[in-house]
Amino acid sequence: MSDFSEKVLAVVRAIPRGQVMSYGEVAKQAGYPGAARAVGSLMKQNYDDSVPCHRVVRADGRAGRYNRGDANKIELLRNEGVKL
DNA sequence: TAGCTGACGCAAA
DNA sequence: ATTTGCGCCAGCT
Repeated sequence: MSDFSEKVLAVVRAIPRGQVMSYGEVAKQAGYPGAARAVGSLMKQNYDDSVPCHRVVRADGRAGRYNRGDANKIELLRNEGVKL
């Protein structure tokens, strides 16, 4: 695993329930400012449930995509009380 | 090593 | 409010 993924996964894992963070924010917190796209690529390849990748949304507030279906992602966020 | 890709971001039209 | 174009970074071919 790359240093990059370790950091990113750690940050995403730390996102509390009911809260969301943009890809750009995650990248920044991970120590790789500007690597928003790379973060997305990583999430795409990550199937670990211990990483709430559905809490990572776009900077414009929209949900973005999800490996289990975009609609499902929105559902999950709703269950956590995240307003769309 | 060089080029292509994509769960993004943002300014401009 | 929308759509378009360009930049961005890590990963894979």
